[in-house]
Amino acid sequence: MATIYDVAQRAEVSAATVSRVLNGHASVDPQLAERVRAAVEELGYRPNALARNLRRSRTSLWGVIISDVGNPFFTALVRGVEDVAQSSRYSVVLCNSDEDPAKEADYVTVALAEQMAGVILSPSGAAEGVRKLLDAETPVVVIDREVPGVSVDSVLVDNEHGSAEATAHLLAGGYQAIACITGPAGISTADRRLRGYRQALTEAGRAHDETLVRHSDFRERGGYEAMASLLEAGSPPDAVFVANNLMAVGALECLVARGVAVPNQMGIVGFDDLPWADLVRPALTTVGQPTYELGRTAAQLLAERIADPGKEPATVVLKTELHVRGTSRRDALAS
Amino acid sequence: MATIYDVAQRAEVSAATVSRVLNGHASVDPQLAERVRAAVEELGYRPNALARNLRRSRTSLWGVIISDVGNPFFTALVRGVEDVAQSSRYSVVLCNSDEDPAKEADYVTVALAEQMAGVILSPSGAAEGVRKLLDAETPVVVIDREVPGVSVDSVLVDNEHGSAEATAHLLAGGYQAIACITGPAGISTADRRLRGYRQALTEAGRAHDETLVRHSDFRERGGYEAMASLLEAGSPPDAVFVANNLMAVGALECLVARGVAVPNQMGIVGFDDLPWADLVRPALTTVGQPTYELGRTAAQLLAERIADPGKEPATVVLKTELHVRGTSRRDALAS
DNA sequence: CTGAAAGCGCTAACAT
DNA sequence: ATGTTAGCGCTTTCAG
Repeated sequence: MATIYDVAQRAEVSAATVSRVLNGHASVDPQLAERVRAAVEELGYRPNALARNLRRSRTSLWGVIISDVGNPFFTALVRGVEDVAQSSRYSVVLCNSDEDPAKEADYVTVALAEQMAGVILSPSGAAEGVRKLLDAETPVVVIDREVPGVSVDSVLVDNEHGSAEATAHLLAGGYQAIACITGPAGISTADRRLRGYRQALTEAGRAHDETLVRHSDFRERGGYEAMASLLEAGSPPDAVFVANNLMAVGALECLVARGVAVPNQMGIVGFDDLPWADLVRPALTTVGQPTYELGRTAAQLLAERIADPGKEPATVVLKTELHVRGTSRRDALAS
Repeated sequence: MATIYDVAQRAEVSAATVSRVLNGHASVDPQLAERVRAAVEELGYRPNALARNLRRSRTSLWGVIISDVGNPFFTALVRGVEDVAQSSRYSVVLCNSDEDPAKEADYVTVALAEQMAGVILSPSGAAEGVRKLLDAETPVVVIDREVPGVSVDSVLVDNEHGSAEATAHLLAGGYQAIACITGPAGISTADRRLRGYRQALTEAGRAHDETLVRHSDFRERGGYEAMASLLEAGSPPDAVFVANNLMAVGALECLVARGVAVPNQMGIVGFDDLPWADLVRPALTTVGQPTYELGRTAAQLLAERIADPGKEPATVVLKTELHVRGTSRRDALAS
């Protein structure tokens, strides 16, 4: 591998000049610059990023640590991040913490050790990861999930409102006993979506029946099992609000497997859309999130934070939108 | 940020000893080692990976460059890679080339510049990326798609066989005019799947009707449009083999939108499964791929290549499995 | 405008 | 078993 000195030698200039030409940092005699460029070309020289990074003590990499690559919500979001990153000349490296705080911690360590220019993180529970990044003065933006007690740039959606709207929609549809399958307690999206559900019940003057609440793991399997457990309860619900897309899929699968008719015997609304939701029969009613926008916004915040590390942390809350489809509307003829 | 010298000073040893303790490369007096560990702890010392990387001229990162993060096939595959990587103490960074050779080239450049320990790549067309990596002697494994004329570790599935089986299945179901929607010409999966389709027709003694073949882009939208174009053809098909999952979704959506009854008016088989395929109505018949295994195998090959750079490149071909579901079986009553 | 030289933080000979 | 020392390849003062 050719080094900057090989280039310098060939162009008959100093390494410093080569560096200046390559980085455009200072003005160089056009003739010399031309010689340098020619030498670079001839040698197929590619700067060694490791050396450059060490010297500058930063990289041009953004780490995006998401909690589940298998969830289209997160991959859609990554698209938004990528588009902004690319226009700012950063490369995005994606890390999958798989909802596992230990893996998250590992990737935070990697981000720190590699001195990534910034990190976008959807925390899998503990605040520890964010705090470590903040302590190291690494620009960081939290996405999807809040980290209580930590002052950090954040991009969220209005979870309570979305959930309340979903629940109210089920109530308006005449469903009587509405259950909720939410995520792990302590994860802000899980907690807030549960709260929105409760708010809607309260506002409608309904009692909360805590036997109709399940905490699961935001995964398909977990949603299936939670649904099964609801069906086996003493007095099963006639509708369910499910706090994420994957669990909603699981719940639907469970209902199909048990032969429970949707939406007539059981209404269901999920939080966050599914790809090809239109092909699922009956089509799933969802609380839609602006996934791509979430990613874009987070990336913009990160870019701003990098440009001005001293600025006040901002929290952006984007709106959700209820998409009424087939799983929440009883047929006119049904009881 | 504390450096190795701060630790050395605090533990009253040399930097070399600290390094040895941290890397376990040579034996050190347990007492000293203990002092070092204590100092590390007290200072919250974290080795600077950039310096280490520069010194060792390699990182402990694996780059996985996939052609579409939005495709569950690729994200499932990443899972397999991650599990192996983790057990080998590598971190996985994911890069999304988005089927764009230019982005792929960028990420290859990043991988090279960052001197990643190895790269797993699903090439988006040109052989250029692989070749660059190979030239730089970066361990690389190609996944999903072959790169003709290049000797490189590869993990593939038996595309011809899977496609032929799918097509034969449609023929056996009594479909007469079977179309094919495949990917971009020049991408090995697209070409081979088309070839498998043709083989099956030939073996069944059917003529090839080239007006029933469409090349699209492996995306949902593309599948939709290709299907629309087939429907608008002079003599539309009564079945279609679609060469990937996303395009199959698009094709199905088109059929739903146009009110074409599946499977009675039109049979359809896709290549590669969909998540929650069971919820899609009618359930999509697919050629299933062992996605997780593909990832695992690629990762293992990469680990072996890193361990022994001189070994002969291997090509592993995994088997597909036809999953017959609802979209390829006409009801008994239908004509 | 250009070159010489120092040094980012770490590891691996080499010496003791 | 431990310490001393010399760089890895680059950028960036500082002189000229």
